[in-house]
Order: sequence, then structure tokens, then C-alpha cells
Amino acid sequence: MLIRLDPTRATPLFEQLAAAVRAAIIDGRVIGGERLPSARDLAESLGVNMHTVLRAYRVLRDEQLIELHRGRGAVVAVRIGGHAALAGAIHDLVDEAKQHDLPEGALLALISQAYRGAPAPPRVLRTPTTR
Amino acid sequence: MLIRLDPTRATPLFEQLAAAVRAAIIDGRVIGGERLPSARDLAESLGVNMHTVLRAYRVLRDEQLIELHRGRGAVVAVRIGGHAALAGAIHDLVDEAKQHDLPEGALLALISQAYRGAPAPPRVLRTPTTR
DNA sequence: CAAGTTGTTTGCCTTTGAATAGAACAATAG
DNA sequence: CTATTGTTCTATTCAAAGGCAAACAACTTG
Repeated sequence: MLIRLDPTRATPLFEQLAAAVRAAIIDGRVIGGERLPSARDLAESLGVNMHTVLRAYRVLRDEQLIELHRGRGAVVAVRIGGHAALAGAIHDLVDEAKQHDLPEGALLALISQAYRGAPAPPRVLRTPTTR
Repeated sequence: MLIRLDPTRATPLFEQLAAAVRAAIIDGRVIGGERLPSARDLAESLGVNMHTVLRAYRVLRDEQLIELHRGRGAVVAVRIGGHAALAGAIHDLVDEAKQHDLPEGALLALISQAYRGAPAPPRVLRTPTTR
């Protein structure tokens, strides 16, 4: 998994790192159960502080994409999968937004609002015995 | 157009304000050509500084949602319309994300990445020895 | 058990950003 | 001309965020 951080960008290092790993997980480039490099190792190889890496890991843990354990390291959660539809939906939406010349910030703001304002759990019409 | 700002929220005031007006425009609650209150007036009625309002207006101007002219004030752009599809796409995506228990931050990060220029759906290829 | 590995916690410091304020200015409307 | 309204400039205050460092606690391994 190739990761390249740009300190000159406005987005924080830990966020760039989290985004890179997150994308890899969502896309399936890293499989569930796979172990990520230790924070210290990754930090050294990236030329950043260990805490910066750890913070990125913590972000992903809060998103339940990975698990963290002392002495064991960071492991990709196994429950991940089937995000293909989501990836597709994202792509479509971005296309639509670009067609309307809607800047990135505006799109993000709208989504953020929709996320908050949206009603209760959209009753799934799927099999009720999921999971 | 009712606007309510919450100073305790983490999101900046100018951003809250921009989001409120933006949503109103996208939803069609304010029509193209309609004039928004002057920065000074709106600032006073909201209990914030004029510069804060102007900053929000500037954000919307950069998104080409409104036009700003000295002596004339802020006017909603006329080229607005047909955002219904976009609003729908946003709603769908948010639903999908929530079904996957994907937190807001993660969704925003993914979209931000996709917007910049997402590398095409990378064929899953299982690196045998990812270091 | 002992030693090494790895995430966790706490604290500190620097920088950035938001919000405010005041003032002078320039284009527009009436 | 006069009033309105956005623009620009400078400045200050305050809180949050980012990044870093050292000591610590849980886990793994031999």
C-alpha cells in the first residue's frame, strides 16, 4: 500500500493518512484481518511522528474500520465488505456535482447537512435476519 | 428564510450561515434574482459581526450561488436550477452510507478524495507481502 | 518470568483560524 | 449629491488543532 503525504497541503497529516488507509480498506486493497504496520514503523518510514500515525489509526478505529490492541498492532476489521455500491454511489454523486459546477466545499457541506438532518434509520427493505 | 446560528457548535458561524443560505438556494426556497438582506442588516439581526456575514456571502459567491455588488447587495444567481437530481443523489448516498454504519467524517473524506480525482476502481489484487 | 513490542495517556508548545472591531474606500441606487 | 452596500485594511483576542516528547500499560513471544 503506497502512501504519500504532503505536508504543504492544508489537510492535516493524520487526516491524509487516515484517508489513504480508509480508501484502501473500502476499495478492498487490504483485506479484513490483515495487519497494518506498527505506528512506530509507519511513522519512521513516512517521516512523521508516531502520534500522527496513531491518531490516524484512532480515527479509523472510531469508524470501526480497524481494531487496535496494545502489543498486537492495528488490524483491519473483518466485517468490512460490500462497500462497492457505496463507492459507486459516491462516484456518481461527484460526477453530478461537477456537472453543476458545484465546488467541493459546497458538496461536502450539503452532504454534512443531509447526514445530520436525515430522519431515523431508513427502514431497510432487506431480509430482516441480516447478520 | 429562518436562520438560526449556534455559537456552541464546532462549525464556524460563517460556515453555518453559508450552509443555511446554500440549502435554501439548492432547495429552491429562495428564487434566482431574489435579493438577500444586506450584510449589515443580517449581522445585526443575527447578533454577529458584519464581517462574519460577508464571509459567508463570499463563500457562496465563490460557489457562484450568489452575486455580490457594491450598493446592490447580494442577489441569488439566476443560473440556479435543476439541482433536484443532485439533491436526490445526495439523499441516496447518505442513506447508503448510514446503512453501512459509515460515520459522517469518513463519508466526507471519501467524497473529498473522489472529487480530487479518484484513481479508477483499483482492481483488488492482494499484495502478497505488503512489507 | 523476562524482554520486547505496541498502543495509550498525559502534558506541552506552536501555529492556525475564527470572530470581532474600527475605519476608510468605491461602486451603485435613488 | 446622498445614502446604501460591499470591499479592503489593520489589529486584537481567544480557542482549537496539530505535532511532538516521555513515561506508561497491555499484550506477545521466547
